[in-house]
Amino acid sequence: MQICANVCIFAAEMVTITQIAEALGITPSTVSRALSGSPRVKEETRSAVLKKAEQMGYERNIIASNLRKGRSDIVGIIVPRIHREFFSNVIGGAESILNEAGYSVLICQTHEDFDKEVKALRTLRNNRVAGVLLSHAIASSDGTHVMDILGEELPLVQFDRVFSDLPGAKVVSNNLEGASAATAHLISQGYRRIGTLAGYMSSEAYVERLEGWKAALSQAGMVPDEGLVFYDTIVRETGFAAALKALEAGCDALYCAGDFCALGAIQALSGRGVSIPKDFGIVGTANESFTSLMTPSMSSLALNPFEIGRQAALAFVSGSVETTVVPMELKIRESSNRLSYV
Amino acid sequence: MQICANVCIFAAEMVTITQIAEALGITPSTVSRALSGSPRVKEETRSAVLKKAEQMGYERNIIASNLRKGRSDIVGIIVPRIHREFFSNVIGGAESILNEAGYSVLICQTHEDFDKEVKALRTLRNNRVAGVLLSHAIASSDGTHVMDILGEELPLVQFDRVFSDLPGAKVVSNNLEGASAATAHLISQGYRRIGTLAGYMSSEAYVERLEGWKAALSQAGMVPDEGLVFYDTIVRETGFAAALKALEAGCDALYCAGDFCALGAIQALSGRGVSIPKDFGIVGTANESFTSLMTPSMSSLALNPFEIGRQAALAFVSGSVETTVVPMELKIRESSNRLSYV
DNA sequence: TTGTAAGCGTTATCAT
DNA sequence: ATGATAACGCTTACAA
Repeated sequence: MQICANVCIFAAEMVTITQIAEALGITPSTVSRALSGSPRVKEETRSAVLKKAEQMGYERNIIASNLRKGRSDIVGIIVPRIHREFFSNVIGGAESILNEAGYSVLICQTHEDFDKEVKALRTLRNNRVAGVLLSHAIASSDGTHVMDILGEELPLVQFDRVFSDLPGAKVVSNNLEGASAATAHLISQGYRRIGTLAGYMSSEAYVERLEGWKAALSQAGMVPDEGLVFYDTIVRETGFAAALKALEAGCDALYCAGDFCALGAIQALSGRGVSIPKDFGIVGTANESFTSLMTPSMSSLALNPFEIGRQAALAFVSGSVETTVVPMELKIRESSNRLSYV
Repeated sequence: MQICANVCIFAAEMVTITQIAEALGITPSTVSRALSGSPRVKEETRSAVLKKAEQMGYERNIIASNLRKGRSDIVGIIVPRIHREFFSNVIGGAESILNEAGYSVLICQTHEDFDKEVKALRTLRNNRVAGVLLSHAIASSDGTHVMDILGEELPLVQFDRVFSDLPGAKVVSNNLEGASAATAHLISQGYRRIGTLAGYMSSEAYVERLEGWKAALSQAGMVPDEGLVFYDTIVRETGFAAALKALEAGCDALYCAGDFCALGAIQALSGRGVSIPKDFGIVGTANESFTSLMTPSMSSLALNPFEIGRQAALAFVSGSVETTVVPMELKIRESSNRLSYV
């Protein structure tokens, strides 16, 4: 009884522009124009409409508006996993721009799975989103499915993991320069046989990091040894295994394309009694927050996820189709800082 | 030229049920019924429609469907910050249920800000979402704004940080029992003056954790000393400062209502040369991933965010208005493990 | 079982 | 500057 009464009182049906029009003795079209800021409305009328709308608690029915306009004010973001710090920060950066610009954000996770990525793309297109920001799943090896589903008319911005043959804006990190700087740092610390945990070559970012490793070695007059390149997923377990192999191969340092595999490497080496950084240097990639909290603290090539997200959103909002490069920054900590080691 | 051609080929206008109807020489209503699984369609007709739809690449215009039905298939999730592991895992758990049930997920962050929470609620209501899963911002001290905006008709499920006076389903952790277990553990390790970094009392979860701390002490015949309760935000900096005060007050252990303030405490104490866990015990809350990676590794009262998300989504899907309690689990690591300390 | 027709709330295109 | 009207694509009484 009580509850029913409350429902009746509070569950007010949404106010429509037609109701406002009736209340004011004008037509819905004029109300619509007034509310959407059209210049073809008398200032007097506009203020009357705005006042009435406010008073009646009007709020635009976005669904109806979207149907009429053929698109929504929602931007879809597709990421492998939102609980990875990198991606949740990208999302935060994108949101900071998109919300400001009047868009809402629909987030889809692929869990690195190709089918889930396809499903996410479909969902977004079916929701007639205004645009899609995408960082593809590892399992996606090219972008044909993206084109097939989105077509050319739906704005696409790729970030971090991009397919360069897809049209549209891209936001990437300067992986080559970053990895090169990280490797050069290891060289400058006196390490002499520097390997790399390279990651999956299905993603251009990892290919570039490997290139950076090669470039730094070559520049220092060293010959990149293919036997010191460990291709594998970049999780803790594979890092652990690869580090032991690297040790046997005579490595005294590793540039790792991810932080978690670098963590595994440190754990494997410490377990073998190898002293870090005295006997072995490690640099990871991504600057996950644990890198500064562990012992020894881990040097890491930091990405700038918030900025990547911002740039991706800005590219969408501005309609740009350029490629933006966001710089990486090498954070030198204990795991590679041999010269300051006491 | 090439590009233009591609646009013309690929940017196919979306297929509508009307087009399918025309192609089949029947009416849109029949097509609609066939596609939505109505029993009032001849099996023969249905299969013809499905085949044609498939062949023409039809996909339902969700916006039009939603307008007609007065609601969308989107569920909104409002969290303080998605890059907190806890919340991103809650979202993951909720998504696992919601996607299965045919819903998409619209995520809003409040950044702990009241105005942003209000805005998020408005956005969701204006998008006519099917329901809202909410964990309120610290800055929200009661739920009146939630009721004002959502009304009674829009399903609301609260999780983690809940206002118990709001109607609808709630999913919470057993904070009292958990904090009590954590404190009892410290007692069992032989610590004798156990304080607490209690967090903000504007959130029921923190009030309950404080109650748990008190309960464990009382049960052990100790008198909870209000002077050993440190009320403050639960970030690293405040934990750092509070730990020093606790030390001066003669504490030899702290139960911390968050992991980051516990981290600050450990750093402050280590900096003062206090040995952990020999001279001082620390237990945090949330089991953030860094807790197991740092040195000393940190004991933490683990929440179960994925399960919390699942339960919240299940409550929405099933229309339940019950309160679900998800158990916490104490993870004992070095920072409080004095008896195994060598 | 299928067709007819109205309408969800908004916006765009006319005309006035 | 405003009004009339149609349309966006779908769903659903109601009619046949």
